[in-house]
Amino acid sequence: MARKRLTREESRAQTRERLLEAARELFTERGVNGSSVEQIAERAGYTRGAFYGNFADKQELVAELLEQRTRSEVAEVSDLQRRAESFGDMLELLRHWNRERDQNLPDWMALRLELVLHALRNPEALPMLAQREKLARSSIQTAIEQRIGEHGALPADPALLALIVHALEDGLLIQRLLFPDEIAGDVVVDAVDVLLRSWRPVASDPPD
Amino acid sequence: MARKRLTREESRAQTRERLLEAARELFTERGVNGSSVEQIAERAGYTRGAFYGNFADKQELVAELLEQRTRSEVAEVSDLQRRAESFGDMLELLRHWNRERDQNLPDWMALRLELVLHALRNPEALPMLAQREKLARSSIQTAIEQRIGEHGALPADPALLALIVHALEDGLLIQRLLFPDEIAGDVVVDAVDVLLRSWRPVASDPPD
DNA sequence: ACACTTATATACATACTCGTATCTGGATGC
DNA sequence: GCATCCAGATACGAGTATGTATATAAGTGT
Repeated sequence: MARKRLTREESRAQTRERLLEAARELFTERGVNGSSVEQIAERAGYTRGAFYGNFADKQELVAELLEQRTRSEVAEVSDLQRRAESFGDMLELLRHWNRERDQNLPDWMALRLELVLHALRNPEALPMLAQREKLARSSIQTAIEQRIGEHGALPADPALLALIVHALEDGLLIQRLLFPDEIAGDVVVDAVDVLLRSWRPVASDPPD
Repeated sequence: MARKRLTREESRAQTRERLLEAARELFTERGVNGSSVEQIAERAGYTRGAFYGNFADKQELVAELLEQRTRSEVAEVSDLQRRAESFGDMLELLRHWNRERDQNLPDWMALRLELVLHALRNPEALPMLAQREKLARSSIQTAIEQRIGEHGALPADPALLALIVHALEDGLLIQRLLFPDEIAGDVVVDAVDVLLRSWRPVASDPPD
């Protein structure tokens, strides 16, 4: 095991990253307000000194966490959108992606809700969150218009339909959190499937 | 202003209620973890002594808050279900009810999310929350089956359809929180309307 | 009106949290 | 190999939170 010797910059970056990771875990377990700076530093394997060397305060770390997460999710959505060629493709990719996330659903969702609440109380963080939502929504809307709308009339404004599909995800995941056994891991995809089918004009059903 | 002289029991109950109300406000504003026992007592117009005389600790108060809220929401859902005679009725009642809640949507929703997170981290509180969800879902399912299903085939298992409608509420409200201007106050009802219309078999459209 | 009960306030001990200021040892450059 | 630098540890002070133990004032029964 030839462990590379880190430069200062690298080492500093590593510390920062470890602190962020520790914060992610703790925020998930105990919430943002329930986690102290000391606990974060300790879980990352440092003391508070390291923390304050890297962040002005907890707020700043939360902001960075939100930014990181937004970035990675925006990337995921873009990727999904880019790779889906057919309508069936999209559902398949979505299913696959959901399966992976389902492994750590409580963690993923708890952190999401924490961040939503944080944004509610710190409006300056709102645009960051909004970015992800808007992209996802518009991406869904495009898909709806292209895959379904072109075959006939939609049952409502495509913007509303997209909003429905997008919002459904949060709602279903919350329900799945509350009833892990009762609700299948694939609900989200199944539900989207049902919706899109029911909106597809009966007229021309392409062979797929 | 003839202020009635309270008996001990009444006075005690009043204190308890005031503490709960203060906690509700503070939890909404700053979260459960962000509110100290002292702040709660102070906002209610007491000191910590009164608090610890009425509750063992904050956890116990949260439990009671959750219970109160569950009770009142279960009552509301039951009421809605009981009063809605026709399908149009239900949408109308729902619209009215949503309008009222929309006045304090951020507060209402923030507290709901706080409680969901609390239940996630304190599984013993989970059944309490689950109660409300189940009732709402089954109530929706009944409505779907009666108002729509009897006229023909549904596009999917009514349980799934009900779950979709129910889950949609949380999801849409979260989106509305994040985009208060962009998303109309009536989204929830509008969305439900769209869904139910799109699921209604085209065959026989009763005059209503 | 008296004793007694109890809801709430006050006082106290303990622990936690934050942010800063200072120290130190290993990395870096000459 | 010596001087410098800086990431992170340690030490500190002020503030805050929790829970308990005790005091007090108001309510209650006789």
